[in-house]
Amino acid sequence: MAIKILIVEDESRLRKLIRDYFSKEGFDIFESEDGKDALVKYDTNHPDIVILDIMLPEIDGWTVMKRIRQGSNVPVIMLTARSEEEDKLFGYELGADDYITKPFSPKVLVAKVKALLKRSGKIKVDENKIAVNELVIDLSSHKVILNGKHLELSPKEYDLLSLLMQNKDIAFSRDELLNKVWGYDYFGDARTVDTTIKRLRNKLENYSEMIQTVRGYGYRLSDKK
Amino acid sequence: MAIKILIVEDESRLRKLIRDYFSKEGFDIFESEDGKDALVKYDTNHPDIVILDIMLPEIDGWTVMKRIRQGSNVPVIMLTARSEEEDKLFGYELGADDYITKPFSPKVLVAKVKALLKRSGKIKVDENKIAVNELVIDLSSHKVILNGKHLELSPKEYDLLSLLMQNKDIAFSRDELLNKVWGYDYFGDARTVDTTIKRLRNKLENYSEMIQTVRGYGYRLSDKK
DNA sequence: TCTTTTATGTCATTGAATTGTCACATAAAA
DNA sequence: TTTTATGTGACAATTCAATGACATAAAAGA
Repeated sequence: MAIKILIVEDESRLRKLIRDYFSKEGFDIFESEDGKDALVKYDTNHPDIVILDIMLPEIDGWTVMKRIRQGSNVPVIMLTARSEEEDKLFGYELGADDYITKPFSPKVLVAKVKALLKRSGKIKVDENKIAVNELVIDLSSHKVILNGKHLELSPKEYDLLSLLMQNKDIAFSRDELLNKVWGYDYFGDARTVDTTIKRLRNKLENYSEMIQTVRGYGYRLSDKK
Repeated sequence: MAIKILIVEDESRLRKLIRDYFSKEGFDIFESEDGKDALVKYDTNHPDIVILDIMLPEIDGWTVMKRIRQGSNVPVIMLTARSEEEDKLFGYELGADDYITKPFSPKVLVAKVKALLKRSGKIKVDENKIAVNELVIDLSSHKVILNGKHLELSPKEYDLLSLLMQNKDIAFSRDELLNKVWGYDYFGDARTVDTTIKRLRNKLENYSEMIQTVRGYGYRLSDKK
């Protein structure tokens, strides 16, 4: 049950920073760099929470806010460069749930988002997540998120990745993997592991190097360098 | 599993000293001698902890600290020549996690680093590492680190080095090595050992003397003198 | 049920890394 | 100086992992 977050921010560096933080928390991320696109993404993806910059090209944050509020009560956090009180008041009137003034600490932003989600009952307590770099596995929901995007894994791929992530930096021999993933009574080619690793790496795209080959032995998952 | 540490210090003697101490602890080490390079190294390598001198060429430690803090909460320990209280206060405001005043004992620095890492949950307790000088082998991840840098070993090289490191200062005859590394049923030239030793020594570069020849017998791994 | 899609295992091929052997150089011991 | 042991470079044989193709099995859908 990955939580969907829409990040609306035109400055790409900042957007990327925010994305990185939330991707590590296992959020499913959607991004827009202008207000028009934001509304489209909002309508199509129904995020659980929106982070919205005020200064935007095309349509400004206020207008986006108003439009969103016409049909929904989704929590919205506004980003503003100015810290003037009047802005805040105006925003709250329009229905913003919280505020953060640039420059801000990404940790504070994450905390605010979590607080809002808790208030709206979206966050479950029993989540069981493991993150390695931008790769997050949620053991309770069996979901894997890479860089804010949901990864579609087959059962074997999931089991294998799950084992490796739960044992980051531990090298497993092919036989160990066969035992732990395929089952102790599996009798088959150890090369089967290779094939599943190959398919996993394909899905990990440019994070594929996280699964490292230990020649003459097996595989290991480690941080991307 | 190897913890990444970024050491930012312009005085090369001191940097080397720090490096040696942390390499013995099995850290993965990155070094910078000025603030500009430090920021680049920080962004590319995502260290788990940063040791940061205040007086630096190009960009000073304060500025580096501020930049780092814009996007991350990584633990930072600052090195300062002066011990004035105001410096410390200023540093803490910027988000430094700890302080150490020159001249300092490297042991104290290592202790502080470990404490911070424990606090941030980076250190695991049951790591399976053996260190001899600046050479560290991590048996669970099958990684070998020399002087903070990852060593790329072939399977035979790894097995051989692993045996020698687990039995530091014990001399093995060629036949024993053949048995223990190549397998009890291996029948081949005992000189094969020599070749693998040669390849290992090459990779150990100026630490090659750690593998000592026991004339008329075999080999032994000991401290570099 | 039958069909279609997806997941999985096997296998052959390819290219690269590893390894063992040998010949010769060098060093140590006799 | 001779003998013996070890270091080293080159080469060929071997092993190994990656990959693509295919066949079968399982699941989903009609």
